[in-house]
Amino acid sequence: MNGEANGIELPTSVGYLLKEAATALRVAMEAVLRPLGMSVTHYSCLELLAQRPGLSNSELARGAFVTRQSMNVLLQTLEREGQVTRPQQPSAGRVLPTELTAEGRALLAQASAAVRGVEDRMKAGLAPDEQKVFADQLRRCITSLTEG
Amino acid sequence: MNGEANGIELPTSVGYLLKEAATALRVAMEAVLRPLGMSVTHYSCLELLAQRPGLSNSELARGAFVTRQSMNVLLQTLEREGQVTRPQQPSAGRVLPTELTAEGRALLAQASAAVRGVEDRMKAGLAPDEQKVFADQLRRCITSLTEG
DNA sequence: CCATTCATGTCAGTATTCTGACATACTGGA
DNA sequence: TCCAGTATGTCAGAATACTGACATGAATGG
Repeated sequence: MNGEANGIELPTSVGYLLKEAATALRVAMEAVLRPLGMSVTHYSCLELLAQRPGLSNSELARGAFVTRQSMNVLLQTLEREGQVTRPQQPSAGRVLPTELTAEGRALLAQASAAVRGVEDRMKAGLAPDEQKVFADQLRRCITSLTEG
Repeated sequence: MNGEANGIELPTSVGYLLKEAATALRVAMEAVLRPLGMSVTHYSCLELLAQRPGLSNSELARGAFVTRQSMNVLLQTLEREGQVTRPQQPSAGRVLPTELTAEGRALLAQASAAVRGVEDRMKAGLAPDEQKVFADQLRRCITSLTEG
């Protein structure tokens, strides 16, 4: 206990709780993805490609919340391992549209199931209608932080 | 970049939104802390020490969601710069209780004000009673993820 | 038409964090 | 008492992500 009136009570601040929840989610995802030899960014990349085939390196980077340089390193590895394919030459501009291979899809299927389990566990304490409210509140937080 | 009206929905899972919100918060905090020469972990460390003077390196690491090795590196820097103090010898066990200096407190005061502005902006779209619900839902998510 | 601006892919170097390892110190039970 | 288990601080190396920079291509506006 102290009388620091100007400080922020960390354990009860929404920002701290948000970081704590995101960290817990990341740790839980790493735990289930490690047996598959995948990182969270690796999984995010494959999941994004499954939903939106042909995404560019930069678009994947934004979707996975890393820099395009980091995503580029990952894509080179995944291409070498045969999980994704990129054309040797850009068809238009500098963009190299990326797509999943059959092997990539197979790996993703395992990872998706594992991650779905984590997400279900996370949402276990939220009633179905609460989940909608929760998602909506998260979106509003994102909007408020991004618009300025 | 091509338009976003492709008909393909952006990821809408709660887990993805949680990561997106946490990333937006981190970016916003980095933006306001950079002019003060502080990182988010640096700020978290000082804020924790203000609320709970005498925390050990390991306890600070857990509170800031980094490893104790990373926190140790930070504490050595902060001690050299005069923002925190640690006894040369442990009084009991191996624990070295850390405390803020006057300089550390002054820096924290500026940082707290800046971070409070970010948090207020994030919560701007949430009604006061919604904020309580939101925090409670975050706590339930943390509990569900941590108990497994 | 050309210049400016922006976005992309990529290379290089830097910075930060993590994992592994070790010695030390407390704790709880046999 | 002794011992296994746990926790701490710290050193060293590895992994990861970032910032800076450059050339190229597209889009925009004068």
